[in-house]
Amino acid sequence: MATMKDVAKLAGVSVATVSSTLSGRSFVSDELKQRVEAAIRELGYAPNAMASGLKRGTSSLIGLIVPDITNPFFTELVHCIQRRAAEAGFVVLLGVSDDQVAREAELIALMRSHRVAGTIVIPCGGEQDCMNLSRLAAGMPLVAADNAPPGMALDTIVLDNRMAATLATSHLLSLGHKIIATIAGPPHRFVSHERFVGFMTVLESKGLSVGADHVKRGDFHVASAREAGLALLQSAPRPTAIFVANNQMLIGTMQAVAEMGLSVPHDVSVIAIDDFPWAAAFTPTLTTVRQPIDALAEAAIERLKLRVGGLQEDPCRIVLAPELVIRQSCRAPLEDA
Amino acid sequence: MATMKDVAKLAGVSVATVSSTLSGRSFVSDELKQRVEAAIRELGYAPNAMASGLKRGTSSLIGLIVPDITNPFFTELVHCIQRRAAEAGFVVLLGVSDDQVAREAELIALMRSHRVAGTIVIPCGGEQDCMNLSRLAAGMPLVAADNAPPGMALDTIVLDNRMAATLATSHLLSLGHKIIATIAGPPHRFVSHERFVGFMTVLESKGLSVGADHVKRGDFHVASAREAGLALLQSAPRPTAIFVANNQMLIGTMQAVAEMGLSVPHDVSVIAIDDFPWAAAFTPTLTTVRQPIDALAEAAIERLKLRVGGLQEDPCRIVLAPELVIRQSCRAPLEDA
DNA sequence: AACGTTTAGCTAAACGTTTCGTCAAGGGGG
DNA sequence: CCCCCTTGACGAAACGTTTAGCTAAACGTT
Repeated sequence: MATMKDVAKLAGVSVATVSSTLSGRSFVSDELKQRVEAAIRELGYAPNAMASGLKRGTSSLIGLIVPDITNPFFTELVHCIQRRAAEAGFVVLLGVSDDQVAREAELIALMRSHRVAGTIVIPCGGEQDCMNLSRLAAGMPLVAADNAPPGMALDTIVLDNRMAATLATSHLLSLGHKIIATIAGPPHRFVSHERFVGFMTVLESKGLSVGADHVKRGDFHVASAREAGLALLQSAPRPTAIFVANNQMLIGTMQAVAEMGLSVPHDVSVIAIDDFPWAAAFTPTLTTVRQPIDALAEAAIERLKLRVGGLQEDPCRIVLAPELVIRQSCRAPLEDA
Repeated sequence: MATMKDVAKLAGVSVATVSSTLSGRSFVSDELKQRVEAAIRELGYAPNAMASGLKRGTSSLIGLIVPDITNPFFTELVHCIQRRAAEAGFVVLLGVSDDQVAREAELIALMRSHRVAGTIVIPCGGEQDCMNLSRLAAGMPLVAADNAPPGMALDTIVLDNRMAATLATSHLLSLGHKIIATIAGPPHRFVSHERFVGFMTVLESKGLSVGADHVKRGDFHVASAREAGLALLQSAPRPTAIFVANNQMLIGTMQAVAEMGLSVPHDVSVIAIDDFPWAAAFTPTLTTVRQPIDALAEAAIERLKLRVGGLQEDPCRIVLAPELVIRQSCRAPLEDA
């Protein structure tokens, strides 16, 4: 593959002149500029980003580490981050941690090795694991989004998970539900915990209690929620509404309802956190709490750019407000059958 | 950030020894090996992939260019490719062409600049655009998957689109449908064309014809299919079945059916190419033709590895067989109402 | 004892850029 | 007319690795 030296030789100039022509950092006469450009075209020259990065000590790469790209929430987040990164002139180096803390740590080391300008991570671990992240970053600008507990020595950008749970739960209460169950996420994760606490707090404030039978844990994936849903629907008294901690588990819950020969919202109302593109295409359309994903992406890239620029101030925490999207999957409970 | 030189100094050895220790390419005594490892830990040293890539003339990066990551077919493909790339020791540099040929070309140049070992592209353009790709790659190993017409000077891996359309159409015919409409994809794209031809061929072979009113074009996105679906359902005679060219447009079609106050499969049967994770969660569950996405990913990575390894033989074309997944969205048509 | 061989480690020259300092030529002010 | 400043171009030294080639010590053979 052609190098700058080849271009220089063909154009009859020095490599310094070629470099100046490309970077525009110093003045080159039109005459030479044209000769250089012609040579570049003729040779099909593309500058070597590794050499340039090595010399300049930076790269135009940013790392992006997500637990699982097939979860539509993450898909959308990757989409938004990649778009905004591209607008800012960065290319995204994609890492998938597959929900494994050890893999996440490896990926951070990998990003460091590639001397990315900075990295955005959606942590997959519990609080302790998250607290480790800043140490692993070891100087690389690192911004944590979504599952990031407070107190990390990093810029963090999160949803107001308690408010999201509060919106969902209050909606169910306002429809008249009294027997409400939940399918929560993995207990050690920050987002699960917050959503669960939000849920319980609202109920307690209304003097309602939740039976142990009516609290199930899933792992944020479909299958676990199907099982949890089946168990909930067979418990007595059967809940009239289920608050589900994320979108994937909402699908599992819907499957469970169908398998039991019941229907939403006739027999049971269902609501979840995290909207997704097809929530409006289901029958019934699904009521959810939407996270402002693009705002999350924007804030993450913005903070990262500041840190890449050398900003040294204390870690900041940005908390974004969720929004209730009312569709058809929740309605008033039937009178006691 | 610490360099090899720092490590060498701290360990009291030369940089060559550090390099040997890390790469294992030549013998280092246990004594020194341990001193080096201790120094690495103490300094939090991570090798500079840019420097190493520059010197060795290769990188462990591969480029991946997709039209749109939010389409679940591409999401799954990115997922599988990234997993297999990681297994092979590569990191994925993600580019999104956003269905724009010009952007796709830019991204190929970008990948080239970063001296990726090779690139996998899902072309977003028509036949002419695709034919250009090998020229743009200019020596960089490039493998095209999915929307890749024959005749490209590249390894290509595609679904047997005609067979997919044939499976779907034959299924509708076998259920007794006579008035079948289609929502096809953008005409210039290879996959659209093949799917449309497959559809028409089957019908013609059975002596059936399709009215002009019953052929609509979408752009592979939801909204276009909703409109197309509304138009189809208002045409006379109303089709008893609709063959939809991809999964996103299936969603749009379902919306159209719902808006018309009709129901699937009672009033109209619906089938599409491209399965997706939630096809089984819809009511009714959706009948689709599944592409073997992971096999596509595997073959793409495999070919890419061969080319990266320097394989010079003629371009090869791998065609994968689709599979009909029968669920609930298709059934026999009602007797004439 | 002299000689090759092996071995463990080192020196130094690349890789393809960027950029600092230099230089020659030209122009303007005194 | 001389000097200095500006301008456009260049030479060369980095950046952090890898690796070919070297050195010196240790060893085994005659």
